[in-house]
Amino acid sequence: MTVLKSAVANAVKTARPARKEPLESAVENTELQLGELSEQLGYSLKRAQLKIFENFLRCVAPLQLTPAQFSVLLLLDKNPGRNQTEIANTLGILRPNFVAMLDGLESRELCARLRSTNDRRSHIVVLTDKGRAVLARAKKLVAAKHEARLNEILGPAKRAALLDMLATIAREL
Amino acid sequence: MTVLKSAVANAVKTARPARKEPLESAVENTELQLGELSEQLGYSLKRAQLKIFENFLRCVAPLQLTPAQFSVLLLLDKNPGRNQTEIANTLGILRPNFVAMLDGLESRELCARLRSTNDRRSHIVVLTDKGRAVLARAKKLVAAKHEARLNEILGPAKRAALLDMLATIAREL
DNA sequence: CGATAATTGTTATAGAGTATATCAAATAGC
DNA sequence: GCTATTTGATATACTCTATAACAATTATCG
Repeated sequence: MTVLKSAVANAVKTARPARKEPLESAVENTELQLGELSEQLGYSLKRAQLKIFENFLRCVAPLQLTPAQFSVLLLLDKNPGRNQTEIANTLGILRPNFVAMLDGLESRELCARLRSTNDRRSHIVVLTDKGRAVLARAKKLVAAKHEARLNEILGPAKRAALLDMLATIAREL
Repeated sequence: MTVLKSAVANAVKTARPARKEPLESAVENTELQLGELSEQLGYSLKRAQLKIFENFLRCVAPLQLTPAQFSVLLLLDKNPGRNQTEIANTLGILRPNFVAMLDGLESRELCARLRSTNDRRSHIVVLTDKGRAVLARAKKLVAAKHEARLNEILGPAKRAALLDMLATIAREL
């Protein structure tokens, strides 16, 4: 492997010393430098998104709702009378994948499929009373714990600016 | 299913009319209202992140590098002499999963594992010359196409503010 | 009106990414 | 020297995303 020759030479010289240094020096040598990586919007977005979803799951743990499920319930509440395809498309979920999602929510009696009277191929997806109640509780948890924490970290103005920028990216890119 | 009684009554009244309306009216009735969903930072983040990754893949398609692979190469370049665990931890990738990632990059001769002289359990992961060349090309594509597009959409000031906020979230949440 | 194309929900399957458990070899700590 | 911990690897499972195909239904067009 000739491609390794210069790599070998470099690695021998720069290999990080074994962990026998004083603690202070070890701290310095432990953290990797992100360098240009921290300027990559995609990377920063991904890391932030993961953190936010983790926080969501923790805050809403009593209700055992994922972000995606919460989104579905919100959308059903705001847009009564819509079929599966419409809900799925709006959320960027593919139709086959939305079936299982809906199965899960329906099995918990949070929503239901009703055969449409206008088009017998499709289902109108409706929130049940239980679903409405769970959604209300979820909204409270999200507002009081999840979004409040983000507001605390960023402040209202920055949070609003962030939302605006993200919407712009999603729309224009 | 008693939970459905009120849901049935509501659905019958509000079911979206079949697609027999004039076109103008149909346009109005097609778009779902996001309502509170658009105020959810997590949702907006996820949608933006997906868009950005799609754009990245398109811009860097000639080099067939995923965002994660690009991140690895950047980190290897910036932090010579580090082992697998360190690289993986920094990127939030679990050790077992990093093995396959590295297999892929190594099979393309973009990097190599060198058994460490300080600790024979571990590999120092090094960029090859080929890897360095591919990284340079990727950086150019990313700068000229991917990040430039984002800069175009947001402007430099907003882009910088966005990066800052995302870093804050990732650090504090 | 009939034939064809398109749509809706579903099933099956595959791929990518993430998480956990386990292991052998090596190292660290006492 | 013994035990605990670490490193990379393997195996496996789960979650999310994507594609193909199908039956039933609806839309379109001549």
